[in-house]
Amino acid sequence: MRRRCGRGQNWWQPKFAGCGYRMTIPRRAILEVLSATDKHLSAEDIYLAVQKEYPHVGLTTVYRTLELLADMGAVFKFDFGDKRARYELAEGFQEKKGHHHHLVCTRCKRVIDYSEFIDQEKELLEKTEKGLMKKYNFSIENHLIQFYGLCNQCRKKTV
Amino acid sequence: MRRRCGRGQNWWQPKFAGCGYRMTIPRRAILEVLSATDKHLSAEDIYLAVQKEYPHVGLTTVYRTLELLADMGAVFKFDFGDKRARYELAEGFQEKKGHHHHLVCTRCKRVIDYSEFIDQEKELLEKTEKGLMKKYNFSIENHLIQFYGLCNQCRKKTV
DNA sequence: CTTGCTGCAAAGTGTTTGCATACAT
DNA sequence: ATGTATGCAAACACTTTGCAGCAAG
Repeated sequence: MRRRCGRGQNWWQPKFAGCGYRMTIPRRAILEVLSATDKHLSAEDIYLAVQKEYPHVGLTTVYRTLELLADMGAVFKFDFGDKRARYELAEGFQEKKGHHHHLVCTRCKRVIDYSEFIDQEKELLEKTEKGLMKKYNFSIENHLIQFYGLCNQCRKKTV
Repeated sequence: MRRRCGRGQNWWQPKFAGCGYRMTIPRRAILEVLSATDKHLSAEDIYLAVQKEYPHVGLTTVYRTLELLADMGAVFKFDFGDKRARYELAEGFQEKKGHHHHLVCTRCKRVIDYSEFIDQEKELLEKTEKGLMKKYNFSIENHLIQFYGLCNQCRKKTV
């Protein structure tokens, strides 16, 4: 018998089992935090959020779980230049956000998600990826696109 | 009288002076190392290279100089996922490499520079940047594009 | 001379690891 | 029952900071 998987509430139970991993309370809690937010949380952010419900869960576990999820391809890990990694659920593992890229303010480190212009980008990216894979025999699995500059607020302060 | 600036041997002397900074032996040494390589050096790589010529130069100075150069826009700082920042001279401050992006192997962390397909990318990027600046009132100064996957060697080992 | 720059040592900080215990399957 | 997952504390590794002396302009 096959269990429901993919979209819907809990893709994670079967996904974990399928990989030989166990579904535990800390892991479920971390996934719930990630699912509930539309922000780019750091490990500590997640730790603090989880603590509210499950005070016994340690920061170490958060790091280990995030690494696991990243390996599974369920979360993306980002570096926005504020010295701590930031995480978000991958598309397909959450409903909140679709495919998007980031606008990073180099001054205040604020991050804006945008998904405009993504369609044209997508087309070009696919072409580029195909070309690169062929030329370098590189199997491309993912890409990162970020723009850097000054956000609205920081621009005003500059004047 | 205006001094030569930009291309040529030493853009840095006048550039530094113009910013109120001083041109010192450690700084010159660091710039020479960066100019001479086509790799993505870490602070320690640079430190070790500088040490060969100037054994008294400290790692701290390397970090401070790199930060200064990054602020000036003369070097770019990258994160390829191996826990240390990597640096390269910006276009316009070196001749070796033109505009390029990176292919990052998620297993061995090898980085390939590519500059194919850049032209079409450029066109799209400009359009995107313009749109984003307008919509978010964000002044875009730079962008980062990286592809992630497995390099030639690591693919073979996977089999 | 003035003020920025440097080296050293020490501190800082996000992240990782060792190990005994707890728990999912 | 078996082997994975956890929490705590300690270790790590890269990077930053304090400070007294040095040197570029």
